[in-house]
Amino acid sequence: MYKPATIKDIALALKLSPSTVSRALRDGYEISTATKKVVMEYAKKVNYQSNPIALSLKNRRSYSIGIVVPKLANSFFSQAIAGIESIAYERGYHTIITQTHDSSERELINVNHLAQRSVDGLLISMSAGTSDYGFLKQLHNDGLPIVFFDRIIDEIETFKVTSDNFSGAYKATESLIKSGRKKIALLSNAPQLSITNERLSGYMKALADYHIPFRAELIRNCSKGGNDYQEVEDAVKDLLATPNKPDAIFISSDRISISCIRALKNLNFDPKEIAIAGFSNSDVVDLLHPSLSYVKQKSFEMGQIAVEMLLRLIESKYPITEFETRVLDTELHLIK
Amino acid sequence: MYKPATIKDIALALKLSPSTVSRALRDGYEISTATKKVVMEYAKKVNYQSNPIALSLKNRRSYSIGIVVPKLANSFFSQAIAGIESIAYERGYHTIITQTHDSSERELINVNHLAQRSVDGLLISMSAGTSDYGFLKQLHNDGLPIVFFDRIIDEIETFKVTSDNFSGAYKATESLIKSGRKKIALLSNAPQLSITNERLSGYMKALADYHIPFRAELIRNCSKGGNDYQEVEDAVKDLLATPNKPDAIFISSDRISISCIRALKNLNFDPKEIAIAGFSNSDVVDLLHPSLSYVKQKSFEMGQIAVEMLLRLIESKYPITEFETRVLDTELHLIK
DNA sequence: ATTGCAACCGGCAACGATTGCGTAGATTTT
DNA sequence: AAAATCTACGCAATCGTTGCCGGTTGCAAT
Repeated sequence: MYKPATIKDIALALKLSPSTVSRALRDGYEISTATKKVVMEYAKKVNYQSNPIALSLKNRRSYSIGIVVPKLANSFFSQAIAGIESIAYERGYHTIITQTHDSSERELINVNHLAQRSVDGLLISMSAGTSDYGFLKQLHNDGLPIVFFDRIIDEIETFKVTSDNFSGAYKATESLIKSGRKKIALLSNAPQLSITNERLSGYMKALADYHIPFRAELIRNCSKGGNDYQEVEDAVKDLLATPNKPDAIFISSDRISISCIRALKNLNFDPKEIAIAGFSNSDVVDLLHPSLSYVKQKSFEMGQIAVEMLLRLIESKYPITEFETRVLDTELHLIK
Repeated sequence: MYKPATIKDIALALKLSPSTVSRALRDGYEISTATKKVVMEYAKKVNYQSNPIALSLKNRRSYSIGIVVPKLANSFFSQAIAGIESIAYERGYHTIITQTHDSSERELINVNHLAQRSVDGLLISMSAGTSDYGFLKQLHNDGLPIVFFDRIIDEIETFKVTSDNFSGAYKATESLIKSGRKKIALLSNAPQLSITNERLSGYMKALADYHIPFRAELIRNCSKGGNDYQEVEDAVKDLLATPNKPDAIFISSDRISISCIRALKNLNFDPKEIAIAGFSNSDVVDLLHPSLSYVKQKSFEMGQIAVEMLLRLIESKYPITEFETRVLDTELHLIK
């Protein structure tokens, strides 16, 4: 059984009381230098480390923050996590990472687990399937600091950070138009998500600005968000079978972009016949074939900003009532 | 301040003692059904959930397991984690995921953090930079259950699971030979890693079996393991500038495979001139260009097996002294 | 009427660390 | 010499939960 040394062990060994040992280790003013020296040395000898569990129980602080994302395999999220960690470690916090696989049940379980493990705060990007935010509202009302990033929600008032999805979608759609395409389809993510609607708006605005009629039959929702390849392939096949079929597709999600490329390849479509542009933070997107222009989000920065907001909430002495929603711009990468 | 209901709160409200409430909630035999009912109902009303921190402190069990991997952005690891979670959740355990970015300092910090947060056990795939295993030996000797996966080490006796890297490398090299290549270079990972050497051996054996002379000047180590693109590009450039230059490259690591493809593209090499094959678990490897044949590891299964081994260690009543090292076979995917 | 025995519930201690308060003994002050 | 001050430490409570021991009923058997 794993059993590290405790303060009691030290106290017993040195014939002191636990209180004295504790104060000596924390360099308390009321302890003689002689005693301090003895305690410090013995502590180092037995490799004493304070038990964070006991401290959490007593102080209701754990110096750890919980991260909840839909999928680690999604580059955007693993990059954002790297950004979070870069700041968190610097400020003395640990991170506990969990993924939901876009399931709201798993999300509920993970969030509760983190809250009860007494993380000091929560960074969360919502799952596609979640429509009931009651559990989050509850925790937030009970005083748990929460910051939303990327997939944010309106229902809870707190700090949030996301991308300028509207302008990202606009730019991508515009690039397709400028390359001479006029029949531009939209392959979209789960409609519950904030980002889905913002990207849809950007797409529609671009069409409108360039006087291209909006055609509802060129819109396809992949409610499983690219986690299910078949759903995407069916959508693509379906799109390309419509009368007056599209000559371009704008894809409003990372995973769906990849699946769409695979579908076009599997269906043996000529890359020249159909142009594609989509959101993606994959680090190999420039090596994919067929290639696509892509909108890249500032994932790392978003993670950094999110955790800074969270630490502001956590470390604030007085309740914060003024919140901010940061919106980061996106980068369009044109291929060809 | 976030403050959920406790047993004491319930006891106070119902004018019972904490012990009674505790037993009622756990359906103890010595509590009347009437009391149980009252307690259960009130508990549900105030949304009581037992405090895992307090339980961890008391029971020295947390029903959570720590995961330490080099990089979440590496598909192999995110897949393995998915495998781990699939079993862990089923068995009532939570997972705490941390990444080291192949830094041994971060590894040390993360492992200690997990050990002290009293995880019940540890699943670890070693960082490229680590050569001193003292901290792990210490924890292992103190009784912390540890299982190694993928990047295993010899220095600690416990359960381990890894891939048949020798045969994977053999098959990949053989495929290059069979496609007519004779001057096959090797782009290799950090030499401290177990998998690096096994893959090197497989490569050499294939050369020997097909009577192709081994040429030391065709071997390049990327000790930063593909985390540094420039290192890989330099190695590739260097390889292709050697006299009697290679007509194929076998790449013995996931991230380096990607970087190598990018390097070949950036250096404008004709894909027909130089064939490549490498280890990769990327889910988009079939869409990459230039394309490569790839060896895929059973990452998900490896995660599942690792966590099953760990749970065996954790839940065993008596110390286990007979250990096993599972070796999973690999799949070769040929691209033409 | 006394004993036995369930059934039912409460008090205390402990897990590890911290902290307000108390105090013994030494030193200084008046 | 008596009182005040200071130094250096111990005691006990706390965080939430549970194991162990004890105690109080009510009821049946003797």
